[in-house]
Amino acid sequence: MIQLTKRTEYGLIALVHLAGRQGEYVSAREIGEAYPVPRRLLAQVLKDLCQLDIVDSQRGAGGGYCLVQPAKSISVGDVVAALEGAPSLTSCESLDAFRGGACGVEPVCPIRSPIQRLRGDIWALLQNTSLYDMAHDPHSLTATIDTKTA
Amino acid sequence: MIQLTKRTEYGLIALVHLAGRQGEYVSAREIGEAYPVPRRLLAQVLKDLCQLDIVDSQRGAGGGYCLVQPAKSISVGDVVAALEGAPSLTSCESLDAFRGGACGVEPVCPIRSPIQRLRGDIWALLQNTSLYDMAHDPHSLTATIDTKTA
DNA sequence: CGAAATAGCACCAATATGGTGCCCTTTCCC
DNA sequence: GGGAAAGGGCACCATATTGGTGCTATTTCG
Repeated sequence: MIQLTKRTEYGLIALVHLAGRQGEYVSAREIGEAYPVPRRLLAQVLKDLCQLDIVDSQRGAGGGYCLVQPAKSISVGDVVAALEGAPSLTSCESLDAFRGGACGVEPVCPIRSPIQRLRGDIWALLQNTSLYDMAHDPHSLTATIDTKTA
Repeated sequence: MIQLTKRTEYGLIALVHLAGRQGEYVSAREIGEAYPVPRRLLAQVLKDLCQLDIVDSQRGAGGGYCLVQPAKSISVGDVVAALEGAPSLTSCESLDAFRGGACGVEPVCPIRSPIQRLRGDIWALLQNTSLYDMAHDPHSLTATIDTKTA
């Protein structure tokens, strides 16, 4: 299924929020209050993003999370990779059954190569969109209109 | 998760197989024997693709499935849409909770618009790859080498 | 008639996902 | 020092999706 998980969704929302306050430490609480997102999950996601060096955390009162790099150097792809693992369109691309070219289908799987190209292209798209881009999307405020035709 | 389901995977394999024998009716049995794919599932997928007018079916002995359109006019996107439903990167794009712009997050969801752009771009990629392209991918036979660096 | 083949339906098992509970540790500030 | 604020860690549960199977009916060819 071509769909981001809620975790990734929440992560992106949080990161875009952080992007708007670069340099400050923002608590998960604040983010959770800004959007109707389960705080608990949000905290987990933020914690994961911290372990993966996308954000830094500060414990204790007045603490929170903070982007490690400028918003322009963090891509959606980075976030997806961090929260959902390495990308793979088909199972044979990720399963360990895939060794030396035999994904279990046959010596020559008829769709592997083109699927890999697609995966790469999709990945490139995600890599080319930064948090900065998301935060400054020109249509953010008029999205409501756009979606009616989407 | 950015990954095709097995059903879609099997569907694509089957369709590429059919693309190589355009005009003939090929049984699910034959396809199932050509690749280590559960025949039962394969048959279900083919049946679905038939109901969605991507293939035609012929019952009885000597029957099977057959592409309705030339391989060049069937895109991966068509197949994915048929087997996985309409595309949506985030849940708010597909849920019925999404009405009039309120996806439940807030009046202004910070990531909706850019996510929609991404979804559109990804979709375009899938639409621009046809079964013919997959069947004639120049690297199909050397994919083994490519994947080691992927 | 009988074999081959699709159609349809119901069902199950495994996995992923979303979400919550509980408690610990760190830090600030009074 | 103590309490509140905040992150860290773990285990757990409920649900949905997914992958897969069984069985039977129907169609068609020979």
